[in-house]
Amino acid sequence: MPLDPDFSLGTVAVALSPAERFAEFLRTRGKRITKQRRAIVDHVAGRHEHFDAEQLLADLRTTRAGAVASRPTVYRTLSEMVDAGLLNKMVLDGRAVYEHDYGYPRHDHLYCSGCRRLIEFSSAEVAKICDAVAASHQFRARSHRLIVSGLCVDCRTSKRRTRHQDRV
Amino acid sequence: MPLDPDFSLGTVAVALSPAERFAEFLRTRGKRITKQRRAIVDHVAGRHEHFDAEQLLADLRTTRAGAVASRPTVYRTLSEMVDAGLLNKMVLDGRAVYEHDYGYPRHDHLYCSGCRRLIEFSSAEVAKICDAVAASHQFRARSHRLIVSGLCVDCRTSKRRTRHQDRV
DNA sequence: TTGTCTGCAAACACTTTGCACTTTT
DNA sequence: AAAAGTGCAAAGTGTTTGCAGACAA
Repeated sequence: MPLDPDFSLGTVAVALSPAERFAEFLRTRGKRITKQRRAIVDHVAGRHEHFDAEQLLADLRTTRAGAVASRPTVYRTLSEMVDAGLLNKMVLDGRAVYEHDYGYPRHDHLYCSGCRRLIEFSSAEVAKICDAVAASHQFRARSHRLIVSGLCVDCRTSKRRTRHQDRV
Repeated sequence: MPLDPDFSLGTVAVALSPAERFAEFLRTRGKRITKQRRAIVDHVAGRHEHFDAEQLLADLRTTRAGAVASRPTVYRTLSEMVDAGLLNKMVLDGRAVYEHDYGYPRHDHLYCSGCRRLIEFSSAEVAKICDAVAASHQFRARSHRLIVSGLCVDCRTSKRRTRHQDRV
């Protein structure tokens, strides 16, 4: 879910819908708009939770009847969407997890090692610290990733704490 | 290399050498001190850079003549060392990278996507922010990981910037 | 038509595991 | 002697790739 409750398509921040922006991206690269790519962007744009390739593949198979796209196509399209700036990719517990990037405010995450859920939070200070540190090391920072891992309220109260392998 | 220049074995902070601590850990778990485990801890304790399983395996084969330990044993021992609190594990570009944990101050990293080197830095503020955020979400923070990726001085000046796949 | 895309199966990198044999305790 | 550890080969994961046929432009 967007962090900014006022977020909506068509605002100044987001001139194009994700699908439009992806189409634009493909066009400028001489790539084609296929029914698979269209189905994938549309599906992803409609949901706002974090997901991984396998989940997406399964979702496509159930919500849209029949085989919408094969596994390789899903992987290929996901990385195109990352290149297009629509999605953000991060690696948790050995698999890639994606979240919306386009039109969404920058944020970091709390990661529950019990239920493996990601909780978003924003902190302007984090960015400041990163900039300061980078500067003091003559390092050109391009991005940062901050993940605080631990247990969320639910997993703390209920006892169903799965074992927590920190692969973060 | 340790962040604290005054670090040395035998101080209050570090009562046991890594090898001793590992032996202690094994003993209390009914595990055995084999020549493979001894060779691995000794080797790791002697070097202070970040490394991955494959590098360690190769190092063991070259520096100590002959096959000191097989791949499975290296992997098994590394995860025991993590459990023992001697090593810290993080995943970068799809493979696990280890660094010393025992007796070392907490720190975060700058990650150069050019040469894939990790540069350490400490910031008390980061920990504060994590605590504050966790508290405001009723989340029990156990650890955090902050990685600032970008290009280090060397990779910025020399043009040999390898392509930077952000798998962080 | 032309060149890109797809899906399949196979290959991948990294890591883990089953099992017979060896070693520590 | 008993229990745990080792190495080998094989199996796993999640992801990528070569290629022939399918399809968008």
